[in-house]
Amino acid sequence: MKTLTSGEIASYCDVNLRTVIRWIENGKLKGFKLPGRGNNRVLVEDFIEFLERHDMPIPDSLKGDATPSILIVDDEMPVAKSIQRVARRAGFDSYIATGGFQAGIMLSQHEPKVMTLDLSMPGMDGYSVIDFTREQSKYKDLKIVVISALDDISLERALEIGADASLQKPFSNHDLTMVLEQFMSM
Amino acid sequence: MKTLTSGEIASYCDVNLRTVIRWIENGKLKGFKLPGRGNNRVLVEDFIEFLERHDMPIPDSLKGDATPSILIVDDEMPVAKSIQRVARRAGFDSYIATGGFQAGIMLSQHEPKVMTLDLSMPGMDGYSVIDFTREQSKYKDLKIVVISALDDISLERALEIGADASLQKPFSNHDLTMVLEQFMSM
DNA sequence: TTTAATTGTGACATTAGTGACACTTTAGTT
DNA sequence: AACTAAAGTGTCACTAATGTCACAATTAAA
Repeated sequence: MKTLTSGEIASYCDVNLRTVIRWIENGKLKGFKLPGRGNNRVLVEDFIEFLERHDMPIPDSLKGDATPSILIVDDEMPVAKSIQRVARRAGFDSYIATGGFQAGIMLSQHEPKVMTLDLSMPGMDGYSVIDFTREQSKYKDLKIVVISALDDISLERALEIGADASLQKPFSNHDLTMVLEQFMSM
Repeated sequence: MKTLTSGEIASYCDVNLRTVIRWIENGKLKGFKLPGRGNNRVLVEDFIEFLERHDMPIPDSLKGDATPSILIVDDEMPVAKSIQRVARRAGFDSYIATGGFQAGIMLSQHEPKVMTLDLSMPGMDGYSVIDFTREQSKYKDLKIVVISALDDISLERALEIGADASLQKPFSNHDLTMVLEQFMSM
């Protein structure tokens, strides 16, 4: 039940915030008010219905909500494939990146909901990946699942700097499934 | 998803607002209407397509939705900075990425016109970066300038798999300027 | 907590859509 | 050349939607 603020709708429609509020007041756009000062919220589905009703283009970022995906970052293809199998069995779409550069591009292009990250990829500092991602407000909702053969201390450090979960290699399919299902349903 | 009003298009085309509205009504120019009184909005991409279809000049302010930029990929910050200085002196905006992951994200986000790439970054295979980039039609116009301390053979191999130019470290500011100016003006 | 960013509001300034009509251009006809 | 018709475009006044601005209240972030 995701909602949008009046400001977000304003920027989606490339229209002034004032105008969005007037749309809602007129009943042209269905929404509701928060108890506080009456800030407006609109259900994504109502907004999409509104856009369709007026033949307005629907932003990709809203369409994408339909099929949230997982980005698997691991340089060892067999491992990546096995993660992908688990993901598929749980009903999720996924993409594999075997290098940092690919991972960056795919993250930006597919905007996945979850990224699994091998901390110990040769020549790539997993920590700095987490760091850099967390700095970007664009990816504040991205869930990062660290998967690594490193010790507990390393995994904990990853959690400290912004990872959302960690799994030690070798991981059980069950644990991975649990984590994925939890994050993908948020 | 930037849009234009009928008035903005009118002034771009140096035409009366009335006429723009008629274009939209006739279907000559694709657009949509706001819910209120039916004010017209046109996606920038649709407008550009319209201009091209009629061999009309495209205003600079619409071309790249920003000034074309350069992405500098180098793990050594001093080197990166010195490249950036050269770029700035030649009048170009630039961004620095010190890792593959950052490079991928920045490439995707900023869509630079030129990317300078250090081939010998630790733990990152420059060749696979070139390879992967060239596979994506999205970046077919991106110019890749390889900068490396490696030997001639390595540089030639980079050119073979898709780089557009190469410079051996240490490079002269003059040579770099020449290359950047050439590619940025294309 | 403190601080920064977002949001709602009212009054007012701008801009856009509409219809009717005049003007210009073009093409075809005599 | 001269005339005509048709199609496209510009003009004008009017109305309504949208944008702007400053300010206060709220919410989110640090």
